[in-house]
Amino acid sequence: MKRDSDSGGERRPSVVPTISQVAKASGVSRATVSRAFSRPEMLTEATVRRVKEVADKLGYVPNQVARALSTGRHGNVALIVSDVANPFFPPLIRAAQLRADQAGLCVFLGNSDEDPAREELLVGRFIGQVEGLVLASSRLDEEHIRRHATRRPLVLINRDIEGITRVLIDTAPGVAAAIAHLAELGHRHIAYVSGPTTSWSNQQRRNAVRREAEKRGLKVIAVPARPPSYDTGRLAATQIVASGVTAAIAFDDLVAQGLMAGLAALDVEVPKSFSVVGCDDVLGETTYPPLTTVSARCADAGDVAVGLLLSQMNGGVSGEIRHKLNSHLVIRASTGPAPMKRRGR
Amino acid sequence: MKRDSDSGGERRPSVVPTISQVAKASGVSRATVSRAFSRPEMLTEATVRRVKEVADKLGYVPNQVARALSTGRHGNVALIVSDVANPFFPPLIRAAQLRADQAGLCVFLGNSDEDPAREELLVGRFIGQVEGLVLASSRLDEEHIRRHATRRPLVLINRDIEGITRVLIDTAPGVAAAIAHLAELGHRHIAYVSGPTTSWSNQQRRNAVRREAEKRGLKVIAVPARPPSYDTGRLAATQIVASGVTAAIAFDDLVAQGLMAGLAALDVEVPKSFSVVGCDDVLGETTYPPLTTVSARCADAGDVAVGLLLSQMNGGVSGEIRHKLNSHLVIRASTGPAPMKRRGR
DNA sequence: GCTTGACATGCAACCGGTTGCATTACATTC
DNA sequence: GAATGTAATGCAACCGGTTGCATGTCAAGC
Repeated sequence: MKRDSDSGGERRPSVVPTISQVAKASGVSRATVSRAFSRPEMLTEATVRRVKEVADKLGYVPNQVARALSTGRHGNVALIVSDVANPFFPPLIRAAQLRADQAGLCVFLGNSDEDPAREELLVGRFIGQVEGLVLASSRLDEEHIRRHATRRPLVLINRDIEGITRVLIDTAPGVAAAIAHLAELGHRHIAYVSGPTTSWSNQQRRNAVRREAEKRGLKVIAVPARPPSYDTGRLAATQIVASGVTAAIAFDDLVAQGLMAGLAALDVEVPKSFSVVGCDDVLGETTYPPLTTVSARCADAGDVAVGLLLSQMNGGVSGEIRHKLNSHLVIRASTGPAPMKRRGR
Repeated sequence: MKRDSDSGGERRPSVVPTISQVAKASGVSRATVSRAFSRPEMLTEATVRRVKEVADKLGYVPNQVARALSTGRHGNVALIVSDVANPFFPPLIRAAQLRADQAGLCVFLGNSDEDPAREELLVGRFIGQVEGLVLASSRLDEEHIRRHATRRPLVLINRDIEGITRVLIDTAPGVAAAIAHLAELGHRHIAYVSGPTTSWSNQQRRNAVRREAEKRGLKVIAVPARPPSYDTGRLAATQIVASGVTAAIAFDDLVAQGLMAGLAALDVEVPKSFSVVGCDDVLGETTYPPLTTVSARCADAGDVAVGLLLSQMNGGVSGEIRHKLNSHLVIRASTGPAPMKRRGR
């Protein structure tokens, strides 16, 4: 093998210097150069200074890959999400990155597209070169996840598997508040616009809706919006209006926004003749009308997940961790009193 | 060094098998195992089958890091963006990923937060373990970018540096159409709500606005929204209304959306008494009123950039590449005739 | 039946670092 | 001044693959 002797023939010193070259140039052994970078406290100050000077002049930077091979520490983590383009994820990704960054780690990002096979493929590609992984809204089955967890530290977001560290955005309290809010406004018949069946969040929200509605004597129907998106939310509008309900709670904000667009197209006014509640609070006040939604600080989930991963990587695994993040209802302008004409069927 | 002898003490064969173990178990040399995976055509079909069977049983997967060390091919690329949470980027990231995925590459994602120093740090961390990088909306100065480009194949998005492969979303035609559109509607005095000064896109848009406005005899003022976001857009509303203009073109959709919110708060109706045009078309029809905007298929930029990177990595560098992506105006409902009372000052 | 060549496989060096252990140099103590 | 201890550095093996070259095998060709 012969590498970049001069790939193109224009760059002169384009060859990246190695530890041996620095060693020769500064008259010490390779071990000393290595130590000058990774454990300087073992060396004389003078030696460290001298080596680093030479290294600087040569433009030497320790090769991460070589280092990873011999130490087993790669300095990388992987984050896999189900859909980068869903507004729920960007803030989460950003927060996760920030946290990883502070720890000097690089992050691989994977996009599973809601497809378990694709997710499995990504894990396979990442796992050999990372020290840990975060799976957000994983669509993998439990067995696979458990297997990966034996190979590397692994943290789940919004997936509840016993024995595996996980951070869960607990939207139940927010959803309960939403139901209470709607009940107070006089709604007696509502719809839950549901997301992916394999989604833990969806199951959790759907159950919370059922439970709270029952407690208050409301009737609930479920209408699917799959995969969850603006478009599927919009398309669900017809069915929802036809069902005679006066309010809907959507799986997430995107679906809620789509639903509002669909309602507008059917000349149903929000909140005058229909109320809509979202979930996640990632669209803030940017919808029209501003969306009443269950707020769950999703950025925190990314931050916490990486934090837990770090502590797990550093061996500080103190038993099972199931970190819950709270939620609450934010009332804006997409909910209002139930329309009279519809009341009582 | 002694690794994962049994981290936890529950999993038995949790040690990841190496090429040597597979070699021993299947009675061939390490070289043969290596070839069974990387160059099977050199071996007998029977040998390949046998080796792979054993490997499967043992759960062997070639170690990417070790492979990278000896071949120099890492199978990774890096994508650095200025702000993951800006809706312009997620579709771009998604498309870039998809393309990289098809080529079997893993992608590192970096978030520079609009900060050159941070961006430089990220490049430094990535460059040793990737075969190429894509810098989207880079805030690095030209010198740094050139230096990195000598070390690795590098593709820029929305940054125009001679001699470096770049893909540019050319919003000038769309902006020109927007100005024409506004002029036809009777607007004579408009504002450009500008983004980051170091942004190539911003310079390009600002210039296009100036040029076209001049051509049609419109007056233009510039109002900053920095960094570009919903909030800075909203805050710019007051100043814009006070200036007496009847329409505004915003640096991007997010700023436009914020501006509309700010106008609503001031009881200025869009489009009745004020017209707003966005840029990027990443919010689609999800704003209220649906936003008239300069559409630029930003996802394509990600796809094309990775495509160019791939061909550059494979040595097919055929001179300088400056790939332009077109744009056009999408007229929705945030623009309308100039209000009478304001006409002529 | 021996030469020739093609093909399959093995040997061993190498990629660029890290690290346990040995060695050396130097200061301290008696 | 020799013995002892300690701190700084070097030696060489190792991480887990890849690959140029040598070797071995077998069939075709003369």
